[in-house]
Amino acid sequence: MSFGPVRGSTTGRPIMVLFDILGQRWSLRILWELRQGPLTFRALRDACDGASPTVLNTRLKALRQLGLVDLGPDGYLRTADGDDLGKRLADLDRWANAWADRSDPEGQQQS
Amino acid sequence: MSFGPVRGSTTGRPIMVLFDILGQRWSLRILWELRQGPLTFRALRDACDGASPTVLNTRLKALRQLGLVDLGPDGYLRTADGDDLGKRLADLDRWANAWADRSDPEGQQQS
DNA sequence: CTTGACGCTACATAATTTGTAGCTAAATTA
DNA sequence: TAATTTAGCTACAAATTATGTAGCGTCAAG
Repeated sequence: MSFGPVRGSTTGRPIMVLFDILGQRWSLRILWELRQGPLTFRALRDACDGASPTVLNTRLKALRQLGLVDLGPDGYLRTADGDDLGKRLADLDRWANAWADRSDPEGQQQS
Repeated sequence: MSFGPVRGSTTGRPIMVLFDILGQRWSLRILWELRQGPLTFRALRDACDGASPTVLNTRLKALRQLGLVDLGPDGYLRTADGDDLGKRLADLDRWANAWADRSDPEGQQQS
């Protein structure tokens, strides 16, 4: 067991650690936006539709502590672990597209 | 394109819809806790370490609208789509365990 | 009837997020 | 060398979101 207990769970199980960080706004998005290489703080901010620097920095700190993101000379980038996790987000992207097609085969909007 | 625009993204791309809902507290957890079959509202509440009924209900509404969760005679359960997505969370669980072992091979705690 | 379990709402308090402004430091340009 | 630009990041009030507790209306069983 590692990382200690987290919000919403007393166990500190790895999946709960992940749910804790990923269940906060912008975490998933940050990992996603770093998929094609490093981005500076400001570029990342722009990529994330102008998320506030406050949260962005808070998330980046957390993601770095968890060893998923690092700050290099060209900006923020995913670590090997972060990249590994990121690949699953790519899968999720493919899944989401198929899901949307299924939910919406003729292009009508859902509320 | 479907589901319309969401928080944090103007495009309404399926992955952004997913990031929007999953990036809110308890969403991932709810999908996770429903992995072994239906749970009543109250059982789900207990499984989620006592998340407030207010958020729980808000999330359940959203997840139902997205066609990921449904309410049946035995309580809340994942739809076929929700189950499909849930399988990826099971992958994530396996990944998270390996990740924790890597980050923490001798059992020391991280902050 | 009363009891208990169900889904769910109300509402005040607390925590999180936003948006904007601006700081310090290092590199670049004039 | 002085001015400008770009970098990461902080401050802080306003707005949004979550928490915790109480309890409502419905229904089925005892």
